[in-house]
Amino acid sequence: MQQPEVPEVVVLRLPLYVRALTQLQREGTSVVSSQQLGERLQMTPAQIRKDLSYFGRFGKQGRGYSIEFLLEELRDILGLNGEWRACLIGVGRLGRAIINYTGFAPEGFTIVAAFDSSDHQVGASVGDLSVQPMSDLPKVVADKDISIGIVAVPAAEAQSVINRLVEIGLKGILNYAPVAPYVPRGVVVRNIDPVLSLQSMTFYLKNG
Amino acid sequence: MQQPEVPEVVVLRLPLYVRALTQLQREGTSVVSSQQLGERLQMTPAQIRKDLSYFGRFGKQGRGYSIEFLLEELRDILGLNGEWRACLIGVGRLGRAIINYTGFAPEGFTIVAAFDSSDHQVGASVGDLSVQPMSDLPKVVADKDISIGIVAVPAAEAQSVINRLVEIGLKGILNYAPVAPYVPRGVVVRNIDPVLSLQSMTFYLKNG
DNA sequence: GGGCATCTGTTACGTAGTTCACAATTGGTC
DNA sequence: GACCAATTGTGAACTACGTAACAGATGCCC
Repeated sequence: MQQPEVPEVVVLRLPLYVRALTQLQREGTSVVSSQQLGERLQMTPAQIRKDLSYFGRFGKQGRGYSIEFLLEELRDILGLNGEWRACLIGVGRLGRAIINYTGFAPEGFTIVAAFDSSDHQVGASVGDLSVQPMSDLPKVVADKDISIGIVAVPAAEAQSVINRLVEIGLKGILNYAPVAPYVPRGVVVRNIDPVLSLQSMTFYLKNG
Repeated sequence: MQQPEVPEVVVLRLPLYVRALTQLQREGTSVVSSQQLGERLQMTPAQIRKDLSYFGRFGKQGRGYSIEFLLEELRDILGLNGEWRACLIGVGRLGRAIINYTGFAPEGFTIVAAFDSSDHQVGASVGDLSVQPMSDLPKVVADKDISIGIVAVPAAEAQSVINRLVEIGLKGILNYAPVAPYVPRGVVVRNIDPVLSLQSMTFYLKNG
């Protein structure tokens, strides 16, 4: 199901809708208008309707959106109904924190293997995983049906680790290293970089 | 020094320039063209020149940019030459990982206090900080000249903690909780939300 | 079951962001 | 010191994104 030309900004907003709708659902609401949803998310109703219209017609005029139905559709569009398996590279302090982070599993993202290039870490237990050597990567990725690589290595090693992941065929990379990695077309990278966030924040703290 | 109307996307890119330039400098380069910098960062030279032109004229025609000079200017524009002090709210697993994260200090961001609402955590040692009760927040923020609040509490508590931080006068918030918080105009929030990143990534993994 | 208030989906419009293209300037070369 | 290759800074052209506005549904009310 290939969507024609959905702007990336729109895709970035869909998970926000999923989250807001999930919360509304937990609050016991079953129908919501673009107006109401917009108030929650600090966006205009028009934007929400426009975003959704890239994917189909999910609402009822005069009523709004059935939360249950819209949620199901959005989760389907984003591919959130299955489980996504990821491997982690780098089990230093940051890597260990990522493995122990409890926010992934409830959303269907599971870290099923951990790797490190240092002999010194290989064999160690982190969470309920045993750290494996980088040489095992291709086999484990294939065997365990892993599709996402999570990178938590030092900046200096990040690009070469990412190259490795791409080579093996992973198409999704969540990068915690403070670098702007290069990847070929067709590979999706998301960078988690609190320092960059702070460095742009200070511009506004200093001025306005 | 109030800049007139710099688009936010431009401000978000400046730290990337700082980082790339710093790296070039460490590699021993002293002059760079927008072309070369663009290759590193996967952007067009025109965009880099345009971005910089919002703040002044930093290059020499026929030569390019002096890295040392441009870095100094950018760091000044972003306010990165001083030290920024932050407090952390929430010392669960995530909060502890943030305190122990070694990436902040070298960039001039220091966490100088940690708070938690649970009596059970107050008094505990985390890194070299002692966890304080929320009631101490106003006094500590004032005394220690804290200007950034880092939020690492559960989703359900995030908005009220953020309200509290705003009330006290903090103008910058780095939010790790999986919520889209509301803040009044004049307060800058940056959200760190790996789950959202993954949820938009899967759209592309699922489709083309 | 007709009238009304509501709210969607979409087209048309406006704004913001990006790229182009070129005049102006620099430093190197002979 | 005149010419040449390189590269900036910037207005103008283009593209992408966001907002407005409205026709067309929908369900409620009496």
